[in-house]
Amino acid sequence: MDEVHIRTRRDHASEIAEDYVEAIAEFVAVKGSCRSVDLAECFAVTPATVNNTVARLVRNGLVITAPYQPIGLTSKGRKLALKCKERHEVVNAFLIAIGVDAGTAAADSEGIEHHISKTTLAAMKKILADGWPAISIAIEKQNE
Amino acid sequence: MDEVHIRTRRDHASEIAEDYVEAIAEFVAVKGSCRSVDLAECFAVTPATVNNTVARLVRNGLVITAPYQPIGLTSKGRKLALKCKERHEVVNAFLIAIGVDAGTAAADSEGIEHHISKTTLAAMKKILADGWPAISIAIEKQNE
DNA sequence: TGAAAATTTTAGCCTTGGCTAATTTATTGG
DNA sequence: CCAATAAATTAGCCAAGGCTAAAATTTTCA
Ligand SMILES: [Mn+2]
Ligand SMILES: [Mn+2]
Ligand SMILES: [Mn+2]
Ligand SMILES: [Mn+2]
Repeated sequence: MDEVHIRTRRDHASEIAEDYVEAIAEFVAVKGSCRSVDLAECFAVTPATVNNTVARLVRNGLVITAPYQPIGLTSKGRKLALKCKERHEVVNAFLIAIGVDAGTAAADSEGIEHHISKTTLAAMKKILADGWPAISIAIEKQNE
Repeated sequence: MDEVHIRTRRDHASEIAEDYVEAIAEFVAVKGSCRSVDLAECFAVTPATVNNTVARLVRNGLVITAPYQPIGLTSKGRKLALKCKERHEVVNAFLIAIGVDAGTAAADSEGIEHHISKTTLAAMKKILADGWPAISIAIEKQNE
């Protein structure tokens, strides 16, 4: 039972990093660059908190900064951002597919995304693409 | 966009409390009482960490303790434990229903559970009971 | 251009949730 | 019954992730 909690703690440790690289990539994509204020507004934290966090991401090799300059991603950061964005979108779409309204799906998926294994992500993608498992079985039986 | 992250941070703040009350209720149910060692083993943390955390849960009115005595729940704690256990089980069952293996479902649900809103929980329960939304539509169409 | 506003950084504080090491208290077996 | 073992507590440490307040820098615009 305990490896389960170790997994969950590991997920949490990378959670903020994942949200930051995803947000930075998004700001760069839609408005050309990402500034501290953007992240502060986006996460509803103070600029001081952004500074602390960004410093840690730099230490971890995900982000590049220079004093008073925009915040950019390393190639490692971009790669992580891409993976997280895709996973986030799948989780969000899946929640909507099971009948959750868009606002709730957006809120829930923001937390859920970080705890989705490759296996569960694959299961969600499969259902989004092929429909519910039982349907396939039913169709197979029909085609017998 | 930022209320979403405020929600996620609030979920995290109560996450450990939720896991602890759930575990305490479980130990009481299956072996009559819950001791520090039980929780330390269960969460893969040191006894010192359990002590810290339990002290905070006492401050928050979820847990009762006396020195060198077993750990118990207040009625507030029991109520929370019940709610969390049910939610946890629904999430776990739902993951299995979408084709995830039991081991992965157990691991993923441990983190996911804390980020599931009432709305999403209801959607999962409905599907576990009634099947996938599209099926109902198909059946309705068949019955026309 | 130069003063005001916006942005970024720094310093210092807090809580949570981890840890180790040492001590204290309970439990158990010979 | 008491010594060894087990369990619980205490003390002191750390990093993450929040905050406020103040200082420094950059940008804007009258
Ligand atoms: Mn995300
Ligand atoms: Mn997120
Ligand atoms: Mn989480
Ligand atoms: Mn959990």
